[in-house]
Amino acid sequence: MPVISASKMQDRRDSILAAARAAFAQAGFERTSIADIARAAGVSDGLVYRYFANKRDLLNAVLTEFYERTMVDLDAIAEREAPFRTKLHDLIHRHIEAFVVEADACRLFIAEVRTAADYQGSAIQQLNRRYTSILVRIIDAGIAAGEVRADIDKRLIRDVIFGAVEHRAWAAVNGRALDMEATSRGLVDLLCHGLMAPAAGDGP
Amino acid sequence: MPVISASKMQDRRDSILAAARAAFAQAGFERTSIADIARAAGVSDGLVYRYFANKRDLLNAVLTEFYERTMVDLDAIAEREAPFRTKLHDLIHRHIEAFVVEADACRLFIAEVRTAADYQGSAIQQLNRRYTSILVRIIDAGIAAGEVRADIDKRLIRDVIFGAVEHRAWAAVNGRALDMEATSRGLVDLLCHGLMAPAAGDGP
DNA sequence: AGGCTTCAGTGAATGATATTCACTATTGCC
DNA sequence: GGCAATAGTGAATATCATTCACTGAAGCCT
Repeated sequence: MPVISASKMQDRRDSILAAARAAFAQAGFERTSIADIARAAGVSDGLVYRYFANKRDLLNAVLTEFYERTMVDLDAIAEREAPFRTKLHDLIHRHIEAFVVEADACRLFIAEVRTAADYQGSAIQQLNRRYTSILVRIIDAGIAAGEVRADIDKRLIRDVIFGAVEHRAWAAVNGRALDMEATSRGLVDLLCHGLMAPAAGDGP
Repeated sequence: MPVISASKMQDRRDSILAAARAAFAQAGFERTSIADIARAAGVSDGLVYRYFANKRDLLNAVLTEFYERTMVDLDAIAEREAPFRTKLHDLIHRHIEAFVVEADACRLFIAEVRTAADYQGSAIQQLNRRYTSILVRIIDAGIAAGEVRADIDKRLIRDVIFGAVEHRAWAAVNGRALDMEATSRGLVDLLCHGLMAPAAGDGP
């Protein structure tokens, strides 16, 4: 026999979550206190703990929302019928876009969540796995179509792409400009053709 | 007129630093208290603040030591007379080795320092710049020798290599096995030749 | 209607712990 | 032997995350 309806409880949860998202984005995780979040949501400190296990769980909830939103787009890119190179480009481009458009969420994930002691095996790590596995699907399709060398290490490609974008996009997260199109094109070109000068006699 | 000699002060500083390094490595930054470090070094809490401005400054000092130690090797690799591909491989290999051998320092840098609000423009960032610029020297030499395409984006290469190794080596930092040689070879090969299947008619 | 049970909601108390600061001890110099 | 100067101390302070004993409103039963 709940004292208030399920939808009222959902509203409460949503308003606490929204307050947390705004506060974390504005001041970062460490420098946001539960008291700040509770005040912004118009509730008492204690109530936050009825809806979320602890401060970190609140952060996880903020990021879960972000992941699920972004993955919809990546899935659409992977499922489309298109050449490998196009799909690779579009996935990279959309991934970079996430860093630019949702810089706060990306910063929180990189700085606070991924390095946490309990990240390994967590629900957020599962989401991250699903996110990065979309790229592996694209590579598999490329190999199946004969566009991609069959002997490449798919996990290495994955680490190269996500690692490179993360390094490059950290500038954007910190407020500097980033040319999304130049970066995604450059990365696709480098990956596809490598950086060696053509030996004499190569090419048409 | 110092009360104790400069070398005694250096010893004090060293013993606090050593205690901090051990404690941070064992328990991480957050879960190490100044009281822990002071106890391990055999001094009072307050004395730590005479030698280091604050807890974060202590962490920076631990990592500065690490950087200066590791950069000696990378510099030696870059200065050697050798083909581009050899130098690239050796730099990557030594960089991965740092993640394996000094996993604690790498974890601290990635989790606590690089994402800190005051990292941009800090002395540690200067060190990181010097570290990554060693790779750029190698690329420049490769271009000068005609081994590397002159039209590549050097900063992109840098982000690809350090980003990829970081992603890949995070497993090692968290205690899982990592084949250093396979990883460095695989990355060099991918970078040099790309991942596209040779079109019909390519090759000898 | 009136009493009863169950939770949502509260906010003061608790426990850690970084940092400060008023004080003490020691050293080298005159 | 006395006196600067400063190394060294550790209790006090401030700031949170988290807990928990309590309050009050909503539905249920008689």
